Amino acid sequence: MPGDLAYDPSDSQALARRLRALHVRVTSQRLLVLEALAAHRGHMTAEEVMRWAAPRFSGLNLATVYRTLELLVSLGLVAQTDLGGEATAFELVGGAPHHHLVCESCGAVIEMDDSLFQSLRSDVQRRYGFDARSRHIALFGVCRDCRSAAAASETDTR
Amino acid sequence: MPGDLAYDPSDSQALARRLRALHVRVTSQRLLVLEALAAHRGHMTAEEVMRWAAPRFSGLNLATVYRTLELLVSLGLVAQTDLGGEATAFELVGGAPHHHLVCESCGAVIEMDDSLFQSLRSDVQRRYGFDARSRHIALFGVCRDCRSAAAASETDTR
DNA sequence: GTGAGTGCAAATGCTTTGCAGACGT
DNA sequence: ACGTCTGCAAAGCATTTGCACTCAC
Repeated sequence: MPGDLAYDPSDSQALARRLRALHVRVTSQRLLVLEALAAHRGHMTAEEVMRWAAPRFSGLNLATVYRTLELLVSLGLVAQTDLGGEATAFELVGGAPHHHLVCESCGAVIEMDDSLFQSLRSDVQRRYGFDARSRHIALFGVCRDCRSAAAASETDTR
Repeated sequence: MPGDLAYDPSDSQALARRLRALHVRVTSQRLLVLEALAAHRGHMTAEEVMRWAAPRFSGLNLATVYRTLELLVSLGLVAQTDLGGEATAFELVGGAPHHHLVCESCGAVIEMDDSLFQSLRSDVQRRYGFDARSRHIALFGVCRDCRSAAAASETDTR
């Protein structure tokens, strides 16, 4: 229901098969990173993956997490996005393509359907001959909740 | 002709007046950073500002450049954008509002008119109640030149 | 004169890398 | 067995910060 991956991301058997199909070695560290991303559903920093995985595999190293994420990104299994925070965000590829709306006030991250982005993409193509890759994009601004909160407090203080 | 600032950015007298109007102290370091951005016309990293300014003011410090850029951003005189490189890009505010198309192949940065972005902005507003601020945005992809170059070489090698 | 601004150097936080040993194939 | 992957520790890089001194006001 939640996604429509070609494999079940919480099934390590399936993950292993998936990796093998891509001609890379299957290690417990790699499976663990994938499971972390699957469990957390949504974006995670390398540090967060580490915190989730470490209790399940003592000895796991942050450098390995970084190397693994880099590998998974190059394999196309994981998407990498800069959400404006200090650390880079990673998330499992699959489900509907989307981008991110980042609230500068509360930090919330809203998933924006990729369809909204299509017309800008074709405009940019037509006008500049520029082919915008569907790499995840982040727009910064203020979310609905923070806007109404701000409006309310403005009324109060006045 | 090139821009339509309310002041001439290459005239340090005007820059000084501008700063004073905003109630901040006028120092040669601040003027120099502004002049650097004005001279370079377009985006610069802190390091680039430093390289431009250092010969003109020995003793200038990179930390000061960072502090100054941060101040200018908070005053609204300078815009800050993450163009995907390692360092953050800064540019003088003024002229037509725009965003950036960054070619992942050759590194070129094309300025995209803000008008193209308006419909996405209103869609996002309508659909998610999210108010996308006009903070500069970067889209990543492949520029026209690199696309045709790629197409050409593909024909060659085949 | 006074507090904000600056230079200097050290610290920070994320990320990468060199190397020796461990492990998947 | 082979070559890749990992852990460890140290380095790298952009950016920030503490502190004493300086300068714009």
